[in-house]
Amino acid sequence: MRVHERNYRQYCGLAAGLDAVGERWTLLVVRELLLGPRRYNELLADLPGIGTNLLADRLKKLCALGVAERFDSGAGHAYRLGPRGAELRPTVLALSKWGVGLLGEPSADMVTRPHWALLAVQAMADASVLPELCESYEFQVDDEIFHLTVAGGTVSVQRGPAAHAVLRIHTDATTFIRIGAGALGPFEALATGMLTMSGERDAVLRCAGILGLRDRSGSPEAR
Amino acid sequence: MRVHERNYRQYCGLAAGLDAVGERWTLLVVRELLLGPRRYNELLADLPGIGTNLLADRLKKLCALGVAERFDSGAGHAYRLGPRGAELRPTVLALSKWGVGLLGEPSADMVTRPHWALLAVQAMADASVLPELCESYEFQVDDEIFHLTVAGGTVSVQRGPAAHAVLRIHTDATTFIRIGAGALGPFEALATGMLTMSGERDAVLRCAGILGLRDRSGSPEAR
DNA sequence: CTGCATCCGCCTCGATACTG
DNA sequence: CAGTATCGAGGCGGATGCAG
Repeated sequence: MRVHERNYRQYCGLAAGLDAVGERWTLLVVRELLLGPRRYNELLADLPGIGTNLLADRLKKLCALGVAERFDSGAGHAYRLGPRGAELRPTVLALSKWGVGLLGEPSADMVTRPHWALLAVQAMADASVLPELCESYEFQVDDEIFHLTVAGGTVSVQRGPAAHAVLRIHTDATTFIRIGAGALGPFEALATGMLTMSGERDAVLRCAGILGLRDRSGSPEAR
Repeated sequence: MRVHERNYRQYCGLAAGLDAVGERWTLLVVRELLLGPRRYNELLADLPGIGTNLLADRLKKLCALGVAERFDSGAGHAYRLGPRGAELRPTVLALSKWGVGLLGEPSADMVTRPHWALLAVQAMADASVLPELCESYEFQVDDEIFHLTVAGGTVSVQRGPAAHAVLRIHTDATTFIRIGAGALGPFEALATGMLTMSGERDAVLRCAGILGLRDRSGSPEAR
């Protein structure tokens, strides 16, 4: 393991935060754990290119910080978010929301995981635009099912199907992120069949409003 | 310059954000620019250890992304935040707020800058705890003067003196961050003279409330 | 078979020297 | 003042090996 850890030596919250989770891959590990417990090999599979020693080092440091913690899970053990890890959610969501604007069209060598859409929805959703609204939308992205509930100007996103969804949306992970990235308009995706839905017709407008989505009027901006 | 930029190759907002500003020193450069325009040598002075080539590389990349931009400033040129840079403020504040909890007592080899306190206040301030409040507080941290204005459940932090402050606070940068880090109670700092203030006596309680500060009742936790 | 540790080549980083 | 050039050290990425 490292003997002389590299740190900024600045008495500042941001520098301390970066010393803790600013190294390469670290926040991506946190992202995975934000979406539920994960085994070591599952993390390896969803973080292609990380290298086994790096993942072990990062997990060790995250556990030492209280961001993550190891626990027994039947066969072997797994990792889940620790107390300090949950408090990283606003940071991860803020950077996700900012970074999605930099995504153009996906290139062939990029990987996508359906559960990342769960994070994307949390980052995009803002219920304050429709404070009076109170309803649920269900998403199926590849084989991942989750739902978004709006109530009293706040949103919550959870895994699994919704009890009473006014709208059910079905698409694949790449299409989903493309819409979030603005590379594809939501109604264009609907028209071309890349996205299908069932439920109340009007609800799609409210759902798009909550997610801050608008169809692009001009030409698609590839990069 | 680098030829083969290292990136995560994930179609995900967080990964894209980290590809852009996740490298070492980058977010600290953004922090400096969030507090106003800076010259190259000023950045070097406030980021000890960065190395001249690294700073040049980071600035070049930030300019290419639209996070920063170069402009003429009388004598020579300087750097300021670009359009994409302002949108990074929530991310920087979120990580600052999280990271400040990891700061213990300052060690001898750590540097502190008074203008970092400006960021710390923005990260800590939450006016929703006192939605009816409408007043200003002025801070002088070393030679840096700024003020916090609360109105209608929102806060704004700006450089310079306040027009009508109900409270004026004077301290040094290290003490200020120690209080934010929880290593020193605000009223303890006041009692020991490390922090002085003038204005309405009651306002200090409201100000501490806005900043989420509470005196520690137990023993100081050094690390 | 999962969960790492070790080893090695390469690229980023950090420091210094140097130039417009 | 504002960077560029250079070079050693170390973090990173990939392959392999080994223990529970």
